[in-house]
Amino acid sequence: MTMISVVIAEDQALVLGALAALLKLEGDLDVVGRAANGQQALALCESLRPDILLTDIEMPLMTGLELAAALAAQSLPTRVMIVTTFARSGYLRRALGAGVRGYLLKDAPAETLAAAIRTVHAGGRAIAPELALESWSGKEDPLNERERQVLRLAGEGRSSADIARQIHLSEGTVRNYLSEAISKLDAGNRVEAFRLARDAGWL
Amino acid sequence: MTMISVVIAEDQALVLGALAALLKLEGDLDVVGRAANGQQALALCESLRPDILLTDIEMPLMTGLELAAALAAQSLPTRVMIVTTFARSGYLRRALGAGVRGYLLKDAPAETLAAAIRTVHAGGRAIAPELALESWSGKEDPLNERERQVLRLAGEGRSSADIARQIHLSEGTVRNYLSEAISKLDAGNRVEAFRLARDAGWL
DNA sequence: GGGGCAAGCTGACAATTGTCATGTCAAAGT
DNA sequence: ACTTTGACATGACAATTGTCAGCTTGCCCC
Repeated sequence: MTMISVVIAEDQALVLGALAALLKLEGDLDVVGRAANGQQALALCESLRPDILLTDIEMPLMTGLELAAALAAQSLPTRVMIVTTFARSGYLRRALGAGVRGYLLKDAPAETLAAAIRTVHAGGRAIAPELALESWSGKEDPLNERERQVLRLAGEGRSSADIARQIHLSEGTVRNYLSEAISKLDAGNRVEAFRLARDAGWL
Repeated sequence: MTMISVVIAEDQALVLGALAALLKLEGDLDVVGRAANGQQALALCESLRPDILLTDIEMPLMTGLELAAALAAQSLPTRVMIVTTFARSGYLRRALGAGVRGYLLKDAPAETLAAAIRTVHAGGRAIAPELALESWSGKEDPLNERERQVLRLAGEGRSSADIARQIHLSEGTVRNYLSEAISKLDAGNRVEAFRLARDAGWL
């Protein structure tokens, strides 16, 4: 019996440990490494060459999506699976774009995890069913980089003047971008626009 | 050797399963029940009378804090421990007020969990060290109920007029509450005020 | 060289937001 | 009875925000 080697990346240590314990119950899975952030995970994958990388998205230093892209760029043999809280179609889209093989939600039943790992190891894909459909129906990200940037800052409570200073644009321009974003997202103000964009996974 | 019986409440099924697996590795812990929300957890504690309830805070139907209060109100023998992502001093304060015996963060190392459970079972307390100090130094919630309510809605992107309609106040009054909240929290605008309040655990 | 085009800026205007001072009213203290 | 207090309201004002049209610049492409 060949073991499937797995590296797990997850910034919440308790969850990381718990996931490892969960996988250890399976006879055919071997947790060979653990990382608390994206950079560690990248290093581990480069040195250990595991069959599977199981990674969260929102982590310090490097997100799971950036990590997936980095691994794809150097064509490592490791297959990447995302395990996240967020059912944001923008995340899934980006993940698929980065060649990810699995995208599971943390509120899937625990048994599905091992099954999904085996599926992916065997060459298949494992996408959370509630997202699989929505994925292509969901809209494309309409924001450009400036709009995204400005919206992120606005969402943190910074004023237009503040934002302008911080990214070296005039205040009017900042207001223009914000206005554009608001209208593209069909929102009523910056706060709503921010929430819509964030919840869609576009930030 | 007496087993310590534990019920776990956590809305993310995968994490729930993983935590159960983690505890199963410990010889002296017995996971006798699992709940996906606060109400289920309450029912389980009433029927199973476990030694320990391990619960998340943010869950559907009933939060972990409400759950703790409900258990305290009927003086069940079960000792409650919170395990959460959020290092919000307001949460900890409320938890302690509800007689909770443990408050751990999900980014604590996995080994601490079992140790903390034993400590609590033996009659002690287990508070995440990064919070233990801050707990009393942290400020008291300065907001009154109206301010909280208005701030929550503002944080969702609703306009003052919108909020006024929704809670049947005049727009001026809404602005007044918002203004009060902003100044109490020493923020520059509603968005910042919202974030500060939320991050302190006051919403 | 000229046309199209995207990134930025500006100025003007209306709407919304934040601040204040002041007023009413009912409940709670004294 | 007489404050005090808290909840809610008003109106006025300044600052910020959202919308729009038009201007400049540099870049690419033919």
